[in-house]
Amino acid sequence: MTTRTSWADLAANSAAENVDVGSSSASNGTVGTTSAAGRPVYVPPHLRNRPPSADPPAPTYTGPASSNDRPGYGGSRWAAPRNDRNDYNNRSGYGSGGGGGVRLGGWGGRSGGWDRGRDREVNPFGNDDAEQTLSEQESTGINFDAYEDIPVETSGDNVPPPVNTFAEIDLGEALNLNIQRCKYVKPTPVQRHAIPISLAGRDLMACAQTGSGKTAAFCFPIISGIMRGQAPQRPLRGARTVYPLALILSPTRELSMQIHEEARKFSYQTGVKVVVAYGGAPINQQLRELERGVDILVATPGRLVDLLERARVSLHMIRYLALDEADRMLDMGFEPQIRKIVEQMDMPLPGVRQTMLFSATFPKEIQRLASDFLANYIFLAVGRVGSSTDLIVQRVEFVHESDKRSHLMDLLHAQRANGVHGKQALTLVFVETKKGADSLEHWLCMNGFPATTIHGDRTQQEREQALRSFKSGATPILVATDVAARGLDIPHVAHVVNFDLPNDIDDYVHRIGRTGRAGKTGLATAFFNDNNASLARSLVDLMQEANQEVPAWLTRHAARSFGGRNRRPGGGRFGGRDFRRESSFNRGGSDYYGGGNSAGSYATSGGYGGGYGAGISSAWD
DNA sequence: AAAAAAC
Repeated sequence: MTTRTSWADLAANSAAENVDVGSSSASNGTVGTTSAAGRPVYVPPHLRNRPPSADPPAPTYTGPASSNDRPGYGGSRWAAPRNDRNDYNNRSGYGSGGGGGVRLGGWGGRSGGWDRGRDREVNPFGNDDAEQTLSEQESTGINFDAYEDIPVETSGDNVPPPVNTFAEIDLGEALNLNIQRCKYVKPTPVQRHAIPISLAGRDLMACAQTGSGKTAAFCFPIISGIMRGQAPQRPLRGARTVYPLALILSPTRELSMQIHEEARKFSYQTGVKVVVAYGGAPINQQLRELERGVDILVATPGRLVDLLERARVSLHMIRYLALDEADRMLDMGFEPQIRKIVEQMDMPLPGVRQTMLFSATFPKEIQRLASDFLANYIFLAVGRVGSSTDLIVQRVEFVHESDKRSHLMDLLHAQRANGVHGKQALTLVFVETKKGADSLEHWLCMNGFPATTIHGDRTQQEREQALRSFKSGATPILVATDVAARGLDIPHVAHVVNFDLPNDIDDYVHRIGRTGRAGKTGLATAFFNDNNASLARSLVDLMQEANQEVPAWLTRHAARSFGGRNRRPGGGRFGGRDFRRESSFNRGGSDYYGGGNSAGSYATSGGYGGGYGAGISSAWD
């Protein structure tokens, strides 16, 4: 195959793959090949460039997963590592009877009991089950075994072993049903490791690539634990104070909304109530939802502080605390608020509650901060942390500041020309400032490209409308600030353009992670110029780690630059490292992820993190 | 320096 593949082709192919769910066409010669039947198949990174005879055939997307994938589903018995969960099997209460116990302010506290409320529970899977089945099942035929040699690092005391199936861990019948409804056939690598750790009651700091299933990894154990747990005796406070059992914090309103939607699917008909609270929206409606009972509260920090100060929420009964995008939650902007919530209200102490931190990136200095919130925690790194999956084709182009708009226009024109069914592929354009976002959006619209924008100066209504319009394809170009950089799961994003590069390589990792999700391919194009010199070095390292073609001019830039704070030492391995492994005499302040050369405890080696599998949808961060 | 996050 010739190497002359234009970015427009890549974007078009990527779009084609994302639109045509049943197709498994890889985006280009670097990740694709053709099966004997002439059908293109995805070849995982570690199986590429090998003589065809010596190896078993590359795994193919073979359509609907066989029922063999879940032997004994729901049949195994749960080996309870904690005494307080042993009552699960005795509790016919869940699913057929009363919840038992007093749940002041909880769902059990409503008159009529929880099962009446359950009858009213809106089906979060919608009414189009039959319609969804075909397209989604077609894409669940991924061979997860192909990813068994993904590098995994764990450290900490007595790490529980990973599982291979959901059935092995018996999360409970109701939750298992929801897992099936979500078409999750097998746990992703991060789920295989994180869920047993959480179920064992251990604190966890987990790093896993963007789009790899982190949301479910912390939701399943929480929901399961609440289902099994004793109905708590909630203290009497103000009659209007509610006592959630789990708290999930995230850095943006839209991400909290998304986590809430996912968690509602997972908890459907389990009796576990999930409520979301975030700013920019009328508080009264959120208060009413809370009053109807809450087990799991998903929130952004500001609104939660408000609710705590009004004494409408108490954290006294919190058993589970999860921070999504945990490194962002603990960076300079958020740390004081998080400390207030976690340390200065009535939250149980570390060791009493169970704490789980998740992110795709985890700088060492943030790890150090985070250890304040954890007790005897397990560090887990799955895949090459801080790196992107190599399902994302990364391009860097030298574009002077003054040429950026016309260059973007060229990209979009060519992309439209190559588009599927004449439709513009979804393109997410990141810029540095809110003003810049508005002005670029306006300019794109003036030039015939339907665009919208999302940033912190827009009203919450406008933000949500923009996201909906983008997702639906009505406005196939979304200009965004970093508000959209993390966690958002937007299906069918074919192309991420870093119109302005971020200053931090981790932000870059999260931004490009908006494409190439759940095993799909994607394209990321960055406009680089002299203003981005400090990023050059870490960008080159990252791209090399992800097997990307690095332009020679960029390598020269990197050699010239002194390297910003982003530079990770240690010869370029991006694998996450537990900062506790670093010698206390060896704590250089600039040591970003820890020394990459020290002996790791990779359970397996040689492979590296690719994607995880197609069709496992939604909220994988 | 910017962005995010309460009213």
